[in-house]
Amino acid sequence: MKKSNITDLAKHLNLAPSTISRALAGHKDISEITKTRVKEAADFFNYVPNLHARYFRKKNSNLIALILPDVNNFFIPELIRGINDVFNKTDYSIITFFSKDNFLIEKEIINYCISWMVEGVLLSVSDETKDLKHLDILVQSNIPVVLLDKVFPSSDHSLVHIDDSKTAFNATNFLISKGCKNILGIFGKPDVQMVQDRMAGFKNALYQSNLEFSNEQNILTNPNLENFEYKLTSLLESKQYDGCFIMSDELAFLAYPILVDKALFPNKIHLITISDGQVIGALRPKIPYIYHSGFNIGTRSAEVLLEHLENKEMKASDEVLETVLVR
Amino acid sequence: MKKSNITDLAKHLNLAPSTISRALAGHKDISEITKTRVKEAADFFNYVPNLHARYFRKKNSNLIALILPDVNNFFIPELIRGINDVFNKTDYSIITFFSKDNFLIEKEIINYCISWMVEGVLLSVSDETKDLKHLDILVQSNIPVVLLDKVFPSSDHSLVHIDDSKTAFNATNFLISKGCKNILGIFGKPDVQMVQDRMAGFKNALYQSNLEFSNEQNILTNPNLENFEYKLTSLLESKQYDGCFIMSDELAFLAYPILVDKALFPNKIHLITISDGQVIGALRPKIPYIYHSGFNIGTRSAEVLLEHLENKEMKASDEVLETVLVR
DNA sequence: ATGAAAGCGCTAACAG
DNA sequence: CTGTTAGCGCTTTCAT
Repeated sequence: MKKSNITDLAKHLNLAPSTISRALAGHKDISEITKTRVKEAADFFNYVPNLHARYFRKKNSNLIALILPDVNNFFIPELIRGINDVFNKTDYSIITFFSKDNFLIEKEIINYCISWMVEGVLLSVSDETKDLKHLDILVQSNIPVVLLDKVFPSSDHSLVHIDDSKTAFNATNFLISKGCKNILGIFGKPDVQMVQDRMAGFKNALYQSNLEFSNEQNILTNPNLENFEYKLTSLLESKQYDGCFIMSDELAFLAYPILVDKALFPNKIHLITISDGQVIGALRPKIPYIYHSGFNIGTRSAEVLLEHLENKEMKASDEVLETVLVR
Repeated sequence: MKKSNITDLAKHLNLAPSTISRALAGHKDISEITKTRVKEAADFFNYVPNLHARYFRKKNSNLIALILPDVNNFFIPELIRGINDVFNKTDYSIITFFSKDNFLIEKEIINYCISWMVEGVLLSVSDETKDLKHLDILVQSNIPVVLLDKVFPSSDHSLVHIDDSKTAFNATNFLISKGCKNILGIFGKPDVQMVQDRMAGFKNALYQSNLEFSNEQNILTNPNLENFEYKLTSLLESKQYDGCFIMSDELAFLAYPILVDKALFPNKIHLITISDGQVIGALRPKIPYIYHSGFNIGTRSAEVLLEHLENKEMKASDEVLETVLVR
């Protein structure tokens, strides 16, 4: 079945293509009667606009690019839900890309965004990303970018994130307030900015309470799935920890069963994690956590991007969302 | 900074636009020397193709539509990961839509797909969808559709799913094999096809083992977040269940803390669920589950769609993935 | 091996 | 209120 286009409708109704276009767009100086006729014909002939033609001509795209390192089962789904909640109320569609935490892929995706004429970019940078130079091309093309969650200081791009250092600091102090003296911190890849920030907050809390600290004894970093159990088990057997700060949901879900199986949690060791709270709340016994909402990060970053789209002159903002202890 | 296009490059190099186009596309009857010159110039002038112009002209889009009811923290992220794993190796981009389990929205999205000239559709139907008539327009436009996970029998569209009835049957039999005599089944909305299928499998297993059954005593359906705890608690207090089949991860994560808090699990009641295994594996004590992999459903459906794209004449297939008990 | 020319479907001046 | 016209950037046929 051949698809009908504006020209077809124009011929059927003895009108000019431009009139059809304007009628369908609800342009105000087309008579109501014509609008009705055109819309009925469009319905009858199953007319659907060709968006490539439209956006090609109009030099826009109604597309927002969402660039994420990957999908997980915790924070990212909530983030996606928040972003969609905001953009579903608009005409924008979302085109999603995954960098697989690979900087070169991230860079390619950025170019792809230009090719798609996306109107805005929501970016959570890859673990490998060390600066934001690869975003210059977006700035030059006047495409607003909002960095979310994993961010770098920037005067060119708006940021929506939490205070990672402070959040980790508060989490660690929760353990200290419980009387913990030997606290283990479990972190991700140590060369990632966010990990360094959270680690700094963790160390700072220990330092301020005059607690002993050594990298070997108090920090477990960059555990990959294969040797995580081994490394954590070794550490737990080497020393009697009474507290454990876990940087994220992923790591918490790796550590939790080990700590329970070794009968350490909940009786011998206090836990705390930074979590988006979606699934961790079902664990029994409960793990206290600092609530870091993917949904809120998502909605706020989407809203900030919308503001940039509505006002191209708006300058970059830096929004730091609050986190709160849940126990 | 003005973006350069093929015409600009043509002028700079004293070549025709068509030559530039062919050189960039690696067309074989352009000399190597010209190709090199063109590519260097493209690099130098930061040329990026205008995909709307290209796809408008070529009447395709390199877009795949992924239509999902919603995001959750269990099955859907794995599904997305699987789909992206497959399409990342191709030139296709994925444009994601969420129907919010609303049939009318799903229908609108389908039309939107036509407007975007998407080349294929991956669809997990909404809870409200009762038939597939709204997909006729895709068939007429010769756009292949793969239905995933939540499917309806169809000769027009390929299906990738599990045998819901059989899976629930096997799960229930696992409980029976543990000696359970009073088994509670927890299900989603009873008007949804998949729920009915899983319920049929559940009932059938009870029936074949001559176990007592009543809708009021053995089935909890359509629990929404507000009154789930109340309804489940009432049921658990009305009767001494020794087994509980839970239809999905979402429901398992709602029921689990209640069953643990009431000291029923793991000592007084056996559990089983159908799960994609991603986060449920961290629960202690463990819940046995029938592994229903979102990742596999995702990769298989993406592969099937790719086959349809490569061979437009291919007829619809029905792929039923196996499920396996994990304990 | 390269060029000339047409046209995809749509919208936005401009004209009346 | 409606029509005429041009052209967005690209690819492809046809010609050389």
